[in-house]
Amino acid sequence: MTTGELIREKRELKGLLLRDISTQVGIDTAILSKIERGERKATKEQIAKLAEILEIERCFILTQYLSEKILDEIQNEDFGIEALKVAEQTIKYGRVNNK
Amino acid sequence: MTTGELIREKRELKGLLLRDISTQVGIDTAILSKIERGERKATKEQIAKLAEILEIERCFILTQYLSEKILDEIQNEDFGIEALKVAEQTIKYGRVNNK
DNA sequence: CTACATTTGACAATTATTGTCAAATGACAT
DNA sequence: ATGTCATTTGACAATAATTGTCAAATGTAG
Repeated sequence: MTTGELIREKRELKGLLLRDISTQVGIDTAILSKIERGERKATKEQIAKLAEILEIERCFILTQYLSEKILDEIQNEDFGIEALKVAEQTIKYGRVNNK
Repeated sequence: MTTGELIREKRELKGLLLRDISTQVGIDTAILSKIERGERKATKEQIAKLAEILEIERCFILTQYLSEKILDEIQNEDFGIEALKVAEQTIKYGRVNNK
């Protein structure tokens, strides 16, 4: 479940239109449409507003959203997975034996 | 050991000046200086050239470089570590039970 | 067909990244 | 101390990426 899918699901569950939500968020329906379909990334502020409006757990959607940004960063990178591990180790132990 | 530190170490080991390297890379010494001290991020192309010039393992420096970009992305984020884990799981299993 | 919701794409506005330059600082020999 | 060269700093310009607007196209249901 991507961030966009999550948003769309919640919105439809509430029977709301793109227009209803996009107005509250302060953007054009076009952008929200694109966000829901993953054609564009939302900003952090937009995610925060959407979470509130659609009653989605902040923790959950923000984590999902950030992880997508990370995956985006390493996609098409030869050493993406290695880098991910190094990053994690760096956080865990401050600095790590990357060899 | 950050990417910048690695570059500086290798450069000094070879007894080369900022000017020597920056010319080969095609940038100003100011930028290289900043890159080495972590004040600026290098581009992927610059890293590739530096690896060749300074004889640093591509795999190693690119992994280090990318992991720093990831860490940069999640720094100051409340759910950075969680996101990192979700990202890793997503890669491992395609899509994951993030709950 | 009509009415309305959504999607699409061209483009503008804004923001972030990357680069240049010159002056300031540091290191060190004379 | 002065001179010389390497490095650093900061203001600014150029470029690239992101975010937004708008109107027309497409989809959907009555």
